[in-house]
Amino acid sequence: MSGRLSYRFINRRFLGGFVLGAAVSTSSCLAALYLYDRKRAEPDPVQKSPLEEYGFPQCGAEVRQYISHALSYDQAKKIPRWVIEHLTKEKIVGVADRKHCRFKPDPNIPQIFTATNEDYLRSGWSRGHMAPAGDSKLSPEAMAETFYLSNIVPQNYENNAGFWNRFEMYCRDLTQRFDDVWIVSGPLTLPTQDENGKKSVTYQVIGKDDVAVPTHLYKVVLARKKQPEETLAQGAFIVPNVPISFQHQLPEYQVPLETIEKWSGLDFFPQVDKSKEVKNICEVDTCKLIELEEFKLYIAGRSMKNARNLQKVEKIMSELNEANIKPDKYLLELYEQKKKELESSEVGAVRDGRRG
DNA sequence: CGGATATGTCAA
DNA sequence: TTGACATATCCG
Repeated sequence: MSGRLSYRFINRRFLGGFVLGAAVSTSSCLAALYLYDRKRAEPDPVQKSPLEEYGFPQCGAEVRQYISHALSYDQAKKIPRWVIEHLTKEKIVGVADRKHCRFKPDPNIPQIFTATNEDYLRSGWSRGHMAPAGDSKLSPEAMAETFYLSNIVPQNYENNAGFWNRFEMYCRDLTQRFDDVWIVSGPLTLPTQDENGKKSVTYQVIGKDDVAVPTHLYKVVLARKKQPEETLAQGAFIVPNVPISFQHQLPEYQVPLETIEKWSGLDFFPQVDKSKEVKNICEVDTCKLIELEEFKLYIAGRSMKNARNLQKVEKIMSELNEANIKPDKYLLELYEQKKKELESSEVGAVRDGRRG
């Protein structure tokens, strides 16, 4: 790469009016510079964003800049090649709500190359985020962008809501113990072996756009903390795109980073100083995913917050009881609070004749 | 948290 | 009449 170009310049002066995630290929950078009579690329006066501190995955393809994540898109497969995000504990709290978000084709990608919602409708596959919506609570705009289909792959329902969800929760939790966390996520289509020992790559495609269904998903995690001593830890994981029960834990899916580099053709975090020691994240940290009981308590808590009538509230509690799960203090507090809230509002509703 | 789906509203 | 968008309800 011959001198870094100013993303900020391009976004504001040339592509301004687009969402911040405007396509920034080398050629469009040069075109912009020409239009504004700047013959040479100037060194970027803006400090490197945390997102690119250790470099984007290198694959020679287009790089797109987002508010909170960047991605490379596989036009033939209609899914991302990789998505990179930078997390801190400040970024995962906020008011952005996925209830206000909708999946939609990425307006920055030409129509013939993009997937559509119809491709996924009744396909048997869910729309699985690579950069999770839950990682963008701070910015409603950023969260909305995670719902662009350029950030989505066809994913098994149970995998998405279960193991992958737990994996994402663990990644967010890493920000409690590390100052910075970088995560690259993406799909893989791996070969399988037939009875004669012959290997082939086959994968389903869905919808009129033939959106590729990955056989596996990967995450490469890089975490850094400064105290008590400067530590850089890394983990690479390949997860099959099938249901995975709560009995399974993250280390079962850990692989050498080279394995994902081989299958994906990518060089991850190219600017990490390899002369310094990079530790195995499962040795420095727990790599422990949430258990079934804790998970169900969490889900119950979310349902409790959204409950709209007393019947629903009681149903949540009785279902936990049937599952032999004892409500924790947090849920009990929510329960009492919600009951009071609903009782008063239902009394008010009857008084005002809003209910039968 | 992660999803799907059914139905209603409103404007072109 | 259709499509874009919001709301309500469901499940893991």
